[in-house]
Amino acid sequence: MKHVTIKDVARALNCSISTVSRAFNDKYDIHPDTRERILKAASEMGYQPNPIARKLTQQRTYNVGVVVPEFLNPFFPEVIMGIQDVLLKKGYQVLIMQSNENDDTERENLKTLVENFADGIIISLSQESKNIDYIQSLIDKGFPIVLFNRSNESLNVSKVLFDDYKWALFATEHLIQQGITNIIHLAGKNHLTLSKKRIQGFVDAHRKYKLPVDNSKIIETGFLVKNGFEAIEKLIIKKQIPQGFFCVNDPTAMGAIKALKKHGFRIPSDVAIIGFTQTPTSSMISPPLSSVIQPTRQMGEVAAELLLKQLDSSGLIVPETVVLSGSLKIRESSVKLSS
Amino acid sequence: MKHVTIKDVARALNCSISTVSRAFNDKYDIHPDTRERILKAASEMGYQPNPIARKLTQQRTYNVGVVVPEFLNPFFPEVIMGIQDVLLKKGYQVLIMQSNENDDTERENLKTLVENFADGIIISLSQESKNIDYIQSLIDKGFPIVLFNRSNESLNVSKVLFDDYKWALFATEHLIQQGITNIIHLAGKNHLTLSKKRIQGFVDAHRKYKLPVDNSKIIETGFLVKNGFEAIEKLIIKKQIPQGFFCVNDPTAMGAIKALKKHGFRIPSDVAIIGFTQTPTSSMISPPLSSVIQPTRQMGEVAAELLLKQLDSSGLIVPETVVLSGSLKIRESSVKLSS
DNA sequence: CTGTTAGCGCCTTCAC
DNA sequence: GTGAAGGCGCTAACAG
Repeated sequence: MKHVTIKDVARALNCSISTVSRAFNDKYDIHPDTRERILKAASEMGYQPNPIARKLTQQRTYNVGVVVPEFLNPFFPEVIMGIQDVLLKKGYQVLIMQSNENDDTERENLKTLVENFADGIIISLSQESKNIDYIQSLIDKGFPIVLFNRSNESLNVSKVLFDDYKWALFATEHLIQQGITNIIHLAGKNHLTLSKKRIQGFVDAHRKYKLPVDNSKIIETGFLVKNGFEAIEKLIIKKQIPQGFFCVNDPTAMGAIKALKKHGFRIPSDVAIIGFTQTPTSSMISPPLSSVIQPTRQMGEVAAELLLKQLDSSGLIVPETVVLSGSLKIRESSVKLSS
Repeated sequence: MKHVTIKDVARALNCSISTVSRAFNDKYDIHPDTRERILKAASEMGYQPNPIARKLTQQRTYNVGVVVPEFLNPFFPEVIMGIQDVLLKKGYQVLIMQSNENDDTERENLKTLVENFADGIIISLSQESKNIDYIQSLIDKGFPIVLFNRSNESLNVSKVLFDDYKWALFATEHLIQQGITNIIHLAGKNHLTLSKKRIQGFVDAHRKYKLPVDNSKIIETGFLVKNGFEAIEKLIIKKQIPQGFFCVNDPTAMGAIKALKKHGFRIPSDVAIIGFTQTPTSSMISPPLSSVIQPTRQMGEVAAELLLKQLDSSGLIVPETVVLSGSLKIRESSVKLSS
């Protein structure tokens, strides 16, 4: 794998390496003709500036790191596709790392990225959110960071979020409007803004309809199928299955459905269920799952744009938060046939 | 983001930079004491060797590229997790790229990786497989490559494959043993070894039971939900729905189920279905989907091991093919209640 | 065992 | 507009 270097090109054209270098970096004065000549010869020789050497001198890697909690559910992969779409076009490499919902791993990921001189990082926090301080310290040093989806209010950075409050309220309202008054919310970890907002929406929907609601209606669980499954198993032991569930996301809802069906509950006639952040498979399970549609891919695109903004302006930037909106997708799982 | 360099450490300890370098690279002679002293001081100063500079001199990046057709289905993400598990431990960065089942993108991905001096590449071919020659040329140049899952027999490289033939045969046999004689195989693109092997297994299962089988029973389709869906729609128009389907993978099977249910077919009583490469959601759809369980994560681990082998031995290596085995997971979708 | 000296491939100031 | 020279941070002979 012997590569042709800038020297080879210079020698072949009988000019200096700095001239060749200039041809590849618009910003310098160079005669258009010589420039053409060099570019042509270079491409014929198969010359490509060595990105690594370039990075060394420029002190810029054109690598951006993306850290996600997991990518087994299609949500994060889809966001990543959005990120890649815009970043690859701008000549950036996207390094994907997953924290596995584990703070230590998340910390390691971030460190690896920083030590490898990623130019910036796009991250969705792991459930536990114990790295807030570390992340803040990076931000303080001027390291470009953008948060998406899973955020934390104390962090002063650019963020791309979903209007969780609004759509949690709508989703809950949808259940209430069908006469379901006894609803339980399978919520996400409370460290995350996302969880809080969805809880808030859940609560305020009750307020709006003057329905009682307290902490017993809110069960903190995780974002995975098994978390939903386990939460239901516990409720069944305590004989506290309500008429309806509003779940923090689709996997949790699917886990809940699995457990409920296992114990003979009928959905939606016995228990109505609605999820959040529509998953492709949510339409294929039985019964088809109602959910909130989130503009997943767009979330990635916007996150990438926000990062580019920071990357391009070498100065300090005022963090901005972009809030995306969605829509309700009502399917069988939440529609009481009787009412 | 000012980083401390090897010089800073050398100056602080009043020694030469090469001594510091040695302390960080075991392979040289250095007095244990000085080494300790340096390492200690370095960590106190927050010194970390600059990976980029290191890459420049070593002509080795410790980056390996992974190219997959997509990562919306959980299969590839899970393989990637396996790959990362072993590679990250060895100090490698894993660059994930997706070809989107598109050969041009795949080619671009490969080029980007090669130009960025990835030390090696692990790849699962896109459906069309038009880059065989390009990949072969990389291999000929001595570039370390490992193929997994989606391969092509003409490529002379290390591969990690699944025993597609055997399990396709077993899956088909499972249907036959229930008295289902009219089976259609929704197959993958024929360029891929995987597709051919599964077709072969499908055919041989018929031979084994002396059942007729011809090309009309094999429909070339894709690997996505929509491909299965569309294939069924066409069959319905032609009124050629058989008693059973053996699908090239779970997404295709799910698409088929969706289309069949839409048109009023009952599964499994009207049509029995079995998929391939168990997907987590396959147990959650209605009816739960029978499938072939593949050791997904392990596939990634083995692929990484094979690559490491090539990376570590600077000489030429004899390509080796590892074939993994699986198991049948029978659920409702393929069990004829009547028989 | 340790210091000196070349580079790795490129960018960038400084002369001309 | 172009060439020479220094340097990015580190590794790798080569001496001693």
